[in-house]
Amino acid sequence: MDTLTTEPHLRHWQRRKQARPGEILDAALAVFAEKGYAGARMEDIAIKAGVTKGTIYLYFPSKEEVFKSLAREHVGQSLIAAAGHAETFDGSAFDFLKTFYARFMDMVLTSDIAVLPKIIIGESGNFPELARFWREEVIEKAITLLSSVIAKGIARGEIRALPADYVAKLIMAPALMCLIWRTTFEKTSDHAFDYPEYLAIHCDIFFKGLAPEGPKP
Amino acid sequence: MDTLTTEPHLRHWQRRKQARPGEILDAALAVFAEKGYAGARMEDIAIKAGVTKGTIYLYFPSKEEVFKSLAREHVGQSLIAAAGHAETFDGSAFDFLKTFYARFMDMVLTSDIAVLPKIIIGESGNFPELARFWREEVIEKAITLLSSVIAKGIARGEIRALPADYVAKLIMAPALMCLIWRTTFEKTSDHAFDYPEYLAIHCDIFFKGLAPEGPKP
Amino acid sequence: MDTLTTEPHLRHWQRRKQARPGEILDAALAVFAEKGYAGARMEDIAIKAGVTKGTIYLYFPSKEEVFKSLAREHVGQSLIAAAGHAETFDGSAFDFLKTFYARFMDMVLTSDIAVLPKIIIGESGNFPELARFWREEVIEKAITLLSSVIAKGIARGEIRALPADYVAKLIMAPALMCLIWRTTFEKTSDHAFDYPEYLAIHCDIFFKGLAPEGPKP
Amino acid sequence: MDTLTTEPHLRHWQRRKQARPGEILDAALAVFAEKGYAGARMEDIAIKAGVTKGTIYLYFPSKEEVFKSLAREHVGQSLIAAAGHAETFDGSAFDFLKTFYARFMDMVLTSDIAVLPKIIIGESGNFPELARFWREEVIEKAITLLSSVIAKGIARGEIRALPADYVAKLIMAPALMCLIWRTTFEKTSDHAFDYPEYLAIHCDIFFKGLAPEGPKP
DNA sequence: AATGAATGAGATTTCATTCAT
DNA sequence: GATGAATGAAATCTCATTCAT
Repeated sequence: MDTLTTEPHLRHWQRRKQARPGEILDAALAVFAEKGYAGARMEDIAIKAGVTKGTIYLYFPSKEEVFKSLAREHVGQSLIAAAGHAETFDGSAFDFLKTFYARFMDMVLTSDIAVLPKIIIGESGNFPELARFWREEVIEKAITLLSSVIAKGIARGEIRALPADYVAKLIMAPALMCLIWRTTFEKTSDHAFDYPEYLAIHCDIFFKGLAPEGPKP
Repeated sequence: MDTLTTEPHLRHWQRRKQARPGEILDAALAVFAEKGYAGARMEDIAIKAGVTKGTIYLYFPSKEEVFKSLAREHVGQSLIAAAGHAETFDGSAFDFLKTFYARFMDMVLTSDIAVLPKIIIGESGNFPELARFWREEVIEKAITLLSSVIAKGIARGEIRALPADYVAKLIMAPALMCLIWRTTFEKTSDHAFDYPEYLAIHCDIFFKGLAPEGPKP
Repeated sequence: MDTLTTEPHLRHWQRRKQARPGEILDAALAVFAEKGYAGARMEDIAIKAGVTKGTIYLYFPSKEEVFKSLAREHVGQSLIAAAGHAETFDGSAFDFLKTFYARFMDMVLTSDIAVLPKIIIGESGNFPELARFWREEVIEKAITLLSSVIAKGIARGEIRALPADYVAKLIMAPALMCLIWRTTFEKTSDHAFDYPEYLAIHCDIFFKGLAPEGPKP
Repeated sequence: MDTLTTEPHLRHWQRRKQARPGEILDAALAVFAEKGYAGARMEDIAIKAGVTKGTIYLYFPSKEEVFKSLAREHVGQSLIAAAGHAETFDGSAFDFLKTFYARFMDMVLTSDIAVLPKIIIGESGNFPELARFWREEVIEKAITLLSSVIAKGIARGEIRALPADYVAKLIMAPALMCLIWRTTFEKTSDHAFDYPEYLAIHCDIFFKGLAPEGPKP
């Protein structure tokens, strides 16, 4: 019946068409993660995406652009997303930081996005614009966000008076280490790195170190 | 007779021959640093070393081996060297850590070695053995060293009772961030990152956070 | 429905795809014949096949494999084919041998296959597996076939009692000489080698020499 | 002194020829035998000769010339030498042939010269002059020699009236097969080829086949 | 005469990209 | 829109040859 009403070019593959770029990017992310930028072959990406090489070029003009799209694509959802509620949050600075940290680490430890910074690190020489983009759009924004929270904490007397931006970068450093450990060394290592434990200790030490001289009774 | 007493004077090209591998590795380090592993052409390395492509193959059997030699070469002098005096040191744990940290950061901030970890991060998918080697020979050794110092500090009551290895990894995290910043983002950034200031604040917060519960009134 | 009945018509380039390996092998045979294995450049083969270098690698993983395919490819049709009717033949041994010989020589003298053994001879040091393959699949089989015919001839009293396998190898020796002459010396020589005459004399002498002692007075 | 009297065209290659270490040619023969012409590296030859690459170029202007010298060098001693006593021999043709054959096969089976024809076969496409040289200087001369002996045999009634040159080539064919077997297939084969037996059978059959029609009673 | 470090042309192979179907 | 055969530029690596010592 509906075979008769066939609308010549319908739904099924149109949905695919819309989905295609996403599928390709997902595949690309996985392949870049495994082989690095140069080592990733367009054919690998195509196979993983279930299409052929030529198809990729319908959606992206070049390998480089695939890579860049990838980096841009994931920015929207990444860190920033993790911290979307900053303005409206009004608990203590430490509470906010802990929540933010937990969300961020969740992303680092479970999603494939974690490989992106790794690739950008590896390819920064070849794609300086990308490093710049990432720094400006991701890092700087995250730091700005955290800085404002920290500044608020300082104003409230929860935190010692220290340069907020450096404090923000310090708080993120162990997260970066986890990211690199997971994407670079984890698979060569036999005894597990207990990330939550590591980060809990970090918060313990760090927050304590941030507290004002507690001269209280 | 005088053939016997003839001093085995090195002819000038013999001196060169001995120097060549080092010259090539220096050139390779620079080129790898700029282009990454895959982006580095043997010809670039050759030109930078002042020789031709073929010459490199007199000393190294392949590009991969040039890279591996580089990684192995610099390990001996690197971190470990920076900490050679651990056993004999008998000041406070904090003093040792500060010294070690300063030396390490000096290396990170002034020498080209800093690009090596960066490349290893970028290429870990293609050279897992190298990631393993680096973890075992560099990271693990450094962590072990720091752990023992920290454990001593705990024993003496200078430091709170915490898992020493995690504390060691936490203390190194900002150093890693500096390394990555310098090799990846610095040149895309216009306002300077004040590394010493950053690290000073790190030590300030971190050491404070490690101190035992405030000696009550 | 009609999607199911749609004839899977080959598009023209699909037909080419199927033809390509054969075209490439033909070209390779010609180039190897002219230059030998090492002297043959992949580009030469490509040009002769009407494609570019890269195309060859769509069908064969390496130059070595092109060569091996060539050797394997032609074995099925070659000598063995020439003797397919051995089991059913029931004339005299001499008749069979003459027919076999004629077919074999026809191949040697008219087709390009003749260059294959020549190349295998030249490259046996570099491709021992290939020499082994050729010996087992071609030579040994041909000899076995001839031996059985000769043995039958001996049993029937047509041929003197002699080791059949050596007799088989002896009968092929002048054929080998023709093959080598044609592929190696013919073009440097100005006066023709009359192969059929040569082989006729061979059969004349050889068969006479094989006959049993003259049947008494 | 005589430097002043320098004779401008004093055949520098003649001086070389005098000084030329046969060691280099011996080494070259061995290496060419193992690897073929293209596969043989000048360095391999040098090492085998106990000198360095550069030294070879003091005696030979190029690899090609090493190869050609080799081919020329060994001609003097080869087949021709084996048959030097042809003119003065006055036994039966069969006796001479047997002796010649035995000497020739001895050379084929024991000396390294046997690899030369093999190489020439493999490289005839690249060195047609060499194939020509070998044909003219070795093959043709040997055939001429044998032909004259056979013609004498025919004249004496020992041998049937047949074209002497073809008979000569026929008698050499199994020798060629032995040469090729030894240099190409022997090492890939597990069960031995009994060359003397093979050749004895050859002579048995062949000489019988050459004999005039049995002078019946 | 001999050395051996250095050269550089040239070969194989890879792979991003194109385009006819 | 999708395909996949074909392309060709570029990279790695080899090795005959040169030349300062």
